[in-house]
Amino acid sequence: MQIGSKFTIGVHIITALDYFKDRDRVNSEFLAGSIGVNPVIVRTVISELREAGLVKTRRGSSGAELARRLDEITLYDIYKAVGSVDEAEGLFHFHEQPNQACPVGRNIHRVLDRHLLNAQRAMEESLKSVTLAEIAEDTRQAVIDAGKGQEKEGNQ
Amino acid sequence: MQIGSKFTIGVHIITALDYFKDRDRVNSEFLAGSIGVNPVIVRTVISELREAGLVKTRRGSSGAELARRLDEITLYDIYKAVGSVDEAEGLFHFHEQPNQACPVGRNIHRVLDRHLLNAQRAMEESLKSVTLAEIAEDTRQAVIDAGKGQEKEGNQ
DNA sequence: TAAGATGTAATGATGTATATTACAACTGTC
DNA sequence: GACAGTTGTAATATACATCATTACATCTTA
Repeated sequence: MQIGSKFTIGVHIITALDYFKDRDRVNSEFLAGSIGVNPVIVRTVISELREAGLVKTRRGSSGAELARRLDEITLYDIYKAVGSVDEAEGLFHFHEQPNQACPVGRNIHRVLDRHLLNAQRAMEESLKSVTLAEIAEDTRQAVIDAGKGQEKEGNQ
Repeated sequence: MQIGSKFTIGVHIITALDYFKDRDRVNSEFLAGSIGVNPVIVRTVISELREAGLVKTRRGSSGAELARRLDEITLYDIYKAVGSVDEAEGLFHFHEQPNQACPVGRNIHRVLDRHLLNAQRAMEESLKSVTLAEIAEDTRQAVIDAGKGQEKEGNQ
């Protein structure tokens, strides 16, 4: 079981929107080329990022732009925006029909839920501690470390 | 996306093995009745718990028994035993083909992985902090709180 | 008005979770 | 030792989620 790739795609999008902000035509086609997925997937994720107030887009008008500063966006914001984990269901899927006539079956759900929620919250708090400013900075540094700063100009 | 129910089924099994340890014939059929799933699912999970050294079983011989004290079993042990999250893949699925010709695509994986691993570890550490002794005690207490201690005798 | 982009619905392919059937291997009892 | 009951496990089917892709209406800019 894994959390779907829409989450890392969302991070990739935000990072690229910042990295390539001085270029024009950073549209879904361009982003899809960088990410390696279908442009429709990119548009879907961007829609979710827009609904969460993280990016701004306009129908017909090419390209998206950031709606917040990178240091005001955390990994958790993106995780939430793309719906990585269903709000109502939670991270852990509980078996659905424990026997209510059994003392264990009747109580295990309630007893366990608190701990499962704590575990999920711990993961989410960790995501909250990382801003996209850090991701963007680390990415720039990685480009510099590879001694290839001039490649900043394109993605082909 | 959710972590599969084999995890909560595993917790249910261990809890029930303790709760009903004085009864005979706590076999996969009995457990399946308490959990509300097919007996084959129970046998599969028990096999994984056995391989992890948490329970003991014998082919042909009815019933399983605990191989460790409950205070020496954590939720994490069960989570690991049933393979809730693939060891190699991790909790977060990364998009698989970021463009290596793009400075963002070439570096985003490495930059992000550290943080994703931290988030997963935070969740797992939380699971490590809870022992099955607590779960068993809370379950017993819940039965008592409902004023139905005498129902401890069965699951039908 | 034309060209190009976004937003989104619809459909299909693929993979994973769970249920179920079937049966060989094994144990304890008569 | 034969038998009844159980475990261990493979094989298959169904349901559901993910991701890819096509299609097209809506919108913007030149």
